[in-house]
Amino acid sequence: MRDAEATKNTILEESANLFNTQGYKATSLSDITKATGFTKGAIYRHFNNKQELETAALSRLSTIMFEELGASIRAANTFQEKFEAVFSYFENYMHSPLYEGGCPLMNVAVEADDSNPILRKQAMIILKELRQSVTKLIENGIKNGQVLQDVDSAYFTTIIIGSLEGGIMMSRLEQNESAIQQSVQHLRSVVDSISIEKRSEIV
Amino acid sequence: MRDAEATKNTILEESANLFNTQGYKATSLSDITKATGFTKGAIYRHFNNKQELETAALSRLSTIMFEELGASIRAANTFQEKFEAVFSYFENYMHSPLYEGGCPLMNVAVEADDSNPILRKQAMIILKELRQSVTKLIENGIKNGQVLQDVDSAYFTTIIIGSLEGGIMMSRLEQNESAIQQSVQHLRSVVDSISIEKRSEIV
DNA sequence: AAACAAAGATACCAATCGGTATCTAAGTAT
DNA sequence: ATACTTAGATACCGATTGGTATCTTTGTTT
Repeated sequence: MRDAEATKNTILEESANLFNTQGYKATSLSDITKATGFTKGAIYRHFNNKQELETAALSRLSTIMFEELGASIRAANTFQEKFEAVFSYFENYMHSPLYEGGCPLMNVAVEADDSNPILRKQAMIILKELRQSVTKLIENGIKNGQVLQDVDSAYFTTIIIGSLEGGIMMSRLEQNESAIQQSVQHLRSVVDSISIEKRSEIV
Repeated sequence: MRDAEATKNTILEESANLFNTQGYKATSLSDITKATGFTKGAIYRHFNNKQELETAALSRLSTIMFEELGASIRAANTFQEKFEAVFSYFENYMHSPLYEGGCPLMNVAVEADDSNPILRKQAMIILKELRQSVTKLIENGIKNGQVLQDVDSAYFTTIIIGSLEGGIMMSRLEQNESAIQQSVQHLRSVVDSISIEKRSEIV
């Protein structure tokens, strides 16, 4: 059976994995042919050039990321539970089956910030979207009377994303979950500090 | 005048800059010949292969980093001033003349964590050394009665390094210093929270 | 000044890079 | 069954990769 869509999907999936683990520039087309079992002819039928494949693969990674993250957040009810969902999502990067190689945002940001304007722009959009998600959580918390009125949501968004990304970087390098776990532990207290009903009062 | 040491130094300096901005694998020898004005013959006289140049360049970057960081810390007196020195060091990554491309630790960690065991190991050593520096600051603070006795220094070390690295990543991607500035602002309050004499009481 | 060692330039190597043109095999429409 | 379109394989392209062998130039030693 010949299924063009399935082929394209396989190419996208495997190259996304390779890009996210080895890097975009460092992954060659022959790496992708080995991983997929398809030839260059097949790849270039579905993508005009490597650049296009890179952006499509990154889009795929960020889509997976936001879908999973969004679903976890929606499944939670209170402000604190929703943040708990975010935290456990990032904590699970270490043994996540979604994609290998760690956070796609950090990977592409570090690789592309100085050398690849196209990927850099795409990374900026992903970060912007991530910021919006976190900011919305905080502002909904304010609206619902779960978060202190005068909290600077943009500021706390930076703290939360930055700590998570930094923790992931350290944990992945040290091959040890303690850094991301400690980061999450800290962020729990940060979230607690802007909450009206403190965790300690609830438990 | 022919100065072998100067040549080696130039090669090291330029390749360190290239590795830190473009990535290690993504930087070719011809990139280095263009940047230095020397030929491959000169490079291979001083380094046996690219791998050796990579590790030497990374060593150079980390040496610069720790020397500068150490000097700033030693120049400060109190516990809080020493941390202020660490913070301003990382805050100045954005317009630092020491090296381009952002934090060498994060760059090499993200590139090498999955694909280059040699650089990965070297990155682990750098992170370990950075951890030790920060931990020592906290523990000296405890000894000198400037920090609360029961503070978990390893935990706060992770929080501080993680937040700084995450903040740098975001600031570099967004080409905007606000993320690292907000991270530092947050860490100031973290340091304050474990201090015995609070900043607010001093000022 | 002659001999020598070291520094660096030149010229090459096989392997691999991204990319393309062509061809074959598979599925569809008539 | 025949004609046609599409998916994918094969074979190639010039450029570049890391690496090496050789040659020339420079500075030092005597």
